[in-house]
Amino acid sequence: MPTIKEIAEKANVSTATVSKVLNGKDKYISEKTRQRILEIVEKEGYIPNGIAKSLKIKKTKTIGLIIPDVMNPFFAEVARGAEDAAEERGYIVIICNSDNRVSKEEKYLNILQEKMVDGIIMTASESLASQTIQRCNIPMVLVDRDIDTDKPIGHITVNNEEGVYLATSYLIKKGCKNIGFISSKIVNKLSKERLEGYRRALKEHGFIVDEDKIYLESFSVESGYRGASYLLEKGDIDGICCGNDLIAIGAIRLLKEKGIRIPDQVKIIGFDNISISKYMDPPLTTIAQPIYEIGQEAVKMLLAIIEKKRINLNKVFDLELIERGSC
Amino acid sequence: MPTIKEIAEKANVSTATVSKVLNGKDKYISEKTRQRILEIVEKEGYIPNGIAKSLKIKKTKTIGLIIPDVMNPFFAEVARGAEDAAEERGYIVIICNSDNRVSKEEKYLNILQEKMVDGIIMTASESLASQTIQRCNIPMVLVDRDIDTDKPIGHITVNNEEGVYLATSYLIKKGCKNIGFISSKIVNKLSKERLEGYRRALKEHGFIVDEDKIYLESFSVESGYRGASYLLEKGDIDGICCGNDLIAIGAIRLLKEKGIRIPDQVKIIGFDNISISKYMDPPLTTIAQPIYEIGQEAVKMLLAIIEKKRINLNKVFDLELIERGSC
DNA sequence: ATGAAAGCGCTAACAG
DNA sequence: CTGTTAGCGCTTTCAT
Repeated sequence: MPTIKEIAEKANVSTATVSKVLNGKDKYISEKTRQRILEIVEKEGYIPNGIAKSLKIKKTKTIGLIIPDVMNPFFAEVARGAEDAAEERGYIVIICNSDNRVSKEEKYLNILQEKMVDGIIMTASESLASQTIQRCNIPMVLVDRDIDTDKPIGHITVNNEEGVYLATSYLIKKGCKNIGFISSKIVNKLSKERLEGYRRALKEHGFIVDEDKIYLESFSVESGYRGASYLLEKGDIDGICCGNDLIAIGAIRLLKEKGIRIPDQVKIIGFDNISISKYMDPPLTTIAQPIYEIGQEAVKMLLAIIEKKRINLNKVFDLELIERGSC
Repeated sequence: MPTIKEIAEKANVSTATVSKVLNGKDKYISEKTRQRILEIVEKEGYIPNGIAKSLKIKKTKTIGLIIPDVMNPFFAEVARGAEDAAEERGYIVIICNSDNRVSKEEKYLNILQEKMVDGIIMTASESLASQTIQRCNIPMVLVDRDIDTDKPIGHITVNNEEGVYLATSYLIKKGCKNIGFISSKIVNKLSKERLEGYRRALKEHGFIVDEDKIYLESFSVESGYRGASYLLEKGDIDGICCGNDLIAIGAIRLLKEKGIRIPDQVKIIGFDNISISKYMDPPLTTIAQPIYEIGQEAVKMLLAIIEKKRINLNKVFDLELIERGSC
């Protein structure tokens, strides 16, 4: 691997000159030497050492993305949106799967700081919040999480309470009288808000909230499956509001195994609108988040913070009810 | 951000000493100074500058992963397997989405070299092969692709021909007489082999291959949908062998929209066994690849190459027929 | 229009 | 047991 020094020698110029033409700061470089340098760079197959450059300029053009799991279609889409936006702007992204575990979040936060990433996008578990985020001096934006801090951290969210309120209300409008709720345990604002949306919808429409019709586990297909099974045992159910699409997929599976027709006997509604949802049978009615855009916006906001632009650090995306076949 | 120099000053030692205790090369350092240094490191919240370290030791503990698209469940799982294996070994991974486009593959290959990654894992489009890979001097392993080269590049594959042969034979065994095939255009060895498996199965079981029953587009849900529509127009069909699960999902959707019962009227089989497959209705019968393991093995093999261990550069994983409800 | 030289923060001989 | 020193490969200021 040739270095800038070798290129400089072969071109009979200084490394400074080579550096200048390589970085387009060549207004004062004669066209002749510019050409000569470029030729040699080409011939030698010279690739600049970005590590050395980063050390010097204190920028790595790299951002870290900490998410629970890329295999979760929601986060895969966030990741894709982020990566596309990053790529457009000359950044690359390091991906870290935390499994929602604080220990892994902290470990990665540390590694990313060592790697001198220019910024971090993360879906942080609430418990991490106050502790570690405080003493992390890298620009950061939180996706899908809302954490109070005095640091200038970006937040990208949706109105979860409103979304589930909408979902539950839709079920009611469709004639459901016994609506169950399957979601995650209350581990953060998001899960709390989604549950509250369900409660409020029921109350506002004159129903009483039956705690037995609430099953809280995690945002996974398996939880949806178990939750539906639980709800069926607890009594009559004609509608299930699911904390996310994965849960809805699991619930649909259980219902089908029990020979229950959807949406005739039980109506189902999800949340997120992950890309696979429309291919379910029946196609999943759901509250859509603009997932890909959220990923994009996360890097846009992050780069704005990095560039010290004065921007609004809170972006709340709109939700939209997508009517399909499951209710 | 304190540097090692500041830590050294506060501890009244040289940077060399600090470096040694920080890197565990402290057998000759007195316990007393070791403790003192550690205390100051802790108190100052010192985080080593990994970029400076990398520049010095010429290792970044970073690997690049170039895949077509993280939103594709297959590659999301490969990515997860790779990330987990990397994390275990102290490496982090940079993720790059190529959309199967040579221009993006080349761009990323270049960026990753500048970033001085220690190795690259990629699902390269065949056309990239000879050109760029040749002049890339970084250890590399190819996943899901098989490219001839004299470079010591790792290859991780499955027997695609055999897999589709198995799938098609299974359809025949289940009584299908008119089996269509939906897959990707022949852009690489993988797509060619999958088509050949279909052809061979038909021939060996005494059927003639009707070119009209072959629809080649891409490995996507949309292709599956269009392919099934095409096949239906072309005449009677009682079985469809799909080049991958995504295609199968699209085909199932079209069939259902047309009111065709699966597997009664048409049987469907996929390839890959992506995690969502078992939640389809009917659950998808498919040829399973050990996707997560493939991702893991990719980094294991890559690290072996990096460490110049003498290993077998070709790993072919076994396929397995998963019988579920779609045929 | 070009170059000399300092230095980014770290590691690793080598010396003592 | 600890320190000195010479870089790693690049950018950038200041001279010329």
